[in-house]
Amino acid sequence: MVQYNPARSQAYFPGDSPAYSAARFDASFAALSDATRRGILEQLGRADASITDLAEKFQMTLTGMKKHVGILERVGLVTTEKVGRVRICRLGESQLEEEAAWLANYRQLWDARFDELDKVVEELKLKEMSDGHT
Amino acid sequence: MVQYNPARSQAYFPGDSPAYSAARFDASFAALSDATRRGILEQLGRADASITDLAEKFQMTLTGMKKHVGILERVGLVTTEKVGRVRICRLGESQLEEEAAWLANYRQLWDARFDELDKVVEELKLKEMSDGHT
DNA sequence: TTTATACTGAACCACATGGTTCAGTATAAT
DNA sequence: ATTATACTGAACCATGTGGTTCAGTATAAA
Repeated sequence: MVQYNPARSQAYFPGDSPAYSAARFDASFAALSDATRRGILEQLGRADASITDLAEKFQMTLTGMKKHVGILERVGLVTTEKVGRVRICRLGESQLEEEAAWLANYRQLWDARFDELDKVVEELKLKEMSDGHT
Repeated sequence: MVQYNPARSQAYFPGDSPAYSAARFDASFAALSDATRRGILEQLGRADASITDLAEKFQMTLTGMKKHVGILERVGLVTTEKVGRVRICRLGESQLEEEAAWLANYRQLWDARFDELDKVVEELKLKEMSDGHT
């Protein structure tokens, strides 16, 4: 979905390093936006699994599961290896570091924003005290 | 998208509290999976804005922007208030705490999983030393 | 009172998504 | 050599998504 090109030299979020690509975030947040896929990650956190294993666990056709694994694989959350006729799925190298960093950054920004609002409210209160009810 | 009901009493992720609803995560990760929407959050972190402001900044119709704001609003990332004929958008109450917690939890799980693998490799190395090349 | 502004909702569009079935291919087991 | 297993790919389907236009409504400005 990429787009968002607001003709600013600045990046997609305050503090963004060049490594933060919008497309990457689009894809990894989208990958996480499905409960089945989050479940697959959980499962692979416990033990490696074949497509068949996963398809059974999540009550889905092999083809359907293969697609989910493909999506997770494309964003690096899962890696697979074909051994004989079975494809082994394991957790991939992505620890979601940048996504976690983005979230942390957002929460910081959120705090800053609301501290600022608090200050304004504070000032209004002071003003009111000195103005009105003397 | 809800679904994922693998007939287990356990929740959607190890350590999930009842507060973690799959639907909620589906929606908030999906909301974050669009670069424009992440940009809107950034913008509102700097200052409140009207639909018109945002639509201009992101070169989009009012209707289009309204939809994005609606999506962010539904997951609590944005709140809006209509003042006269303009709708003011601000950051909402969601600081993405649970989403951040999920990510942190995943990374922990990931670490545990790979520590375990390291141990296996370690054992194999020891075994090989005592077995083969004596 | 007229006119401009700011939004809103319905309807449409192309394309993505999450799933399926069906027809294969490759590998393992008998 | 035959049969069963495990996947794979193409094609289809219903629904969702990100965007648009068009036709309003409500409010503010002149």
